[in-house]
Amino acid sequence: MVSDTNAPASRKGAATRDQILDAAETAVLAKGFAGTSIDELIAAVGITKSGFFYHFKDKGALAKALLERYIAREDALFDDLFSRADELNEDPLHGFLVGLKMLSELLADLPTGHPGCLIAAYCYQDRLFDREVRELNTRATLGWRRRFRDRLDRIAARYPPRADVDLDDVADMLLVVADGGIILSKAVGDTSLLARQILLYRDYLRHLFQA
Amino acid sequence: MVSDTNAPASRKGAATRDQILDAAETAVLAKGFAGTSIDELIAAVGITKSGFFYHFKDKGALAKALLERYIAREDALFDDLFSRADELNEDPLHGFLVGLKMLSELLADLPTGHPGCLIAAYCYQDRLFDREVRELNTRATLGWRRRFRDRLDRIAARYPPRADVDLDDVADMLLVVADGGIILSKAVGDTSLLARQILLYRDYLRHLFQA
DNA sequence: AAAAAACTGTACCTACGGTACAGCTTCGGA
DNA sequence: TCCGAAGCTGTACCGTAGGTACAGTTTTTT
Repeated sequence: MVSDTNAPASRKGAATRDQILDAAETAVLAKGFAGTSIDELIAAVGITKSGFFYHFKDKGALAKALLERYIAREDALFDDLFSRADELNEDPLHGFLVGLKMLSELLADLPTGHPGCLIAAYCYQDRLFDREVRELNTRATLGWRRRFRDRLDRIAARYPPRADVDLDDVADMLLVVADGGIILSKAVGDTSLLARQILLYRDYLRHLFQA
Repeated sequence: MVSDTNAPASRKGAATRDQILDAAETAVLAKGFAGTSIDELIAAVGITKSGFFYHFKDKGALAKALLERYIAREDALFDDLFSRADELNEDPLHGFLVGLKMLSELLADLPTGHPGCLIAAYCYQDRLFDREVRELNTRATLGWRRRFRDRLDRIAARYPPRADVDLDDVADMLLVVADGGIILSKAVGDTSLLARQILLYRDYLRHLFQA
């Protein structure tokens, strides 16, 4: 039997499972979790309802798997992006600024805009999910705060910032600008808005540490 | 018969209608639109299903009325807040900074945190709504951009900013920080996070125009 | 060839959105 | 004071969706 928390081994069913998750992610970001029917997912993948319940014991297990996969992907993206930026620059401030530039360009290159942040989508529907999923959401967010906070600490050691700003808040602000930028991009139908907002955050960081 | 687009006259039914909208707003922000059942709304208000459909021809009409009311409220809030800030200060930059401080304090005083932004909630479920509702969302957002852009133009006339920042982007950033701040507040369970993010945006504005 | 994995098919249940009306009550205005 | 509109209630019914249960079948892996 396939566990509902971990991906199955390198068997064939993993491909079907991923297809279900792909269809579900797109649908959840467009219609919300409750607005996404199992019937539409199985139609998109080409399996039966029984097939769906073979992979996920209920809709809640799908929600959890979806979020777990999303978090893992974002983590991998951040790992990749900022480690590449670090290689190009040994100065921590310049490294972060380069990483943000790369992030902005990556987002600008998405032709249809960013598909959306599952963390944000789940926050606005959190009463649909159990405690476990909500905690997963919180832990991931706090993990990203720490990730960026660590970089800011390294920067602050070389470029002392003003004392009246909390570096946790500055770290949070990247996530804030990213999530808010996605929403505004969607609201006004401007696919490049998010990338420009990231650059504004980058500009703020420059001011903060180099002024 | 009551129109589904406009509020009824000053009759008694308006109170019931508002109660339905109150219950719906809370529920939609917590569970999403599709996750909110008409049955739970009528149970909360204490009417029957027929009573609900007397006020709204279908669930879509509820969605539209909900958004219209939300937009009107936010507009009124911004009108009130920044006109009061202007009275205290004739300098456009200081007036805006004071308004942002007041906004931050207002948000910090919400004991249970900000209940959520309907614009953001609708963006993440936009395929549930018809063209009309989506356009309403876009128009409101562009209206707020213009509102803040106008203030930034008046500020820029007295305090020339650097040429490489687009003032539409800076205006957008307030909405971005607000919407993103609400999400992060919810994600980490910190009711004061949003207020501090608004202050970071305020800090960025100071840097931008006074550096 | 056997066992485990990956499904299909069928049947059935409840909740929800929605439709269609007929009727009842309350309340403001002529 | 009575009339009509506003503001509901009650009943009955339909289709779709989520979910359960479980037996059977095909496909893969060992």
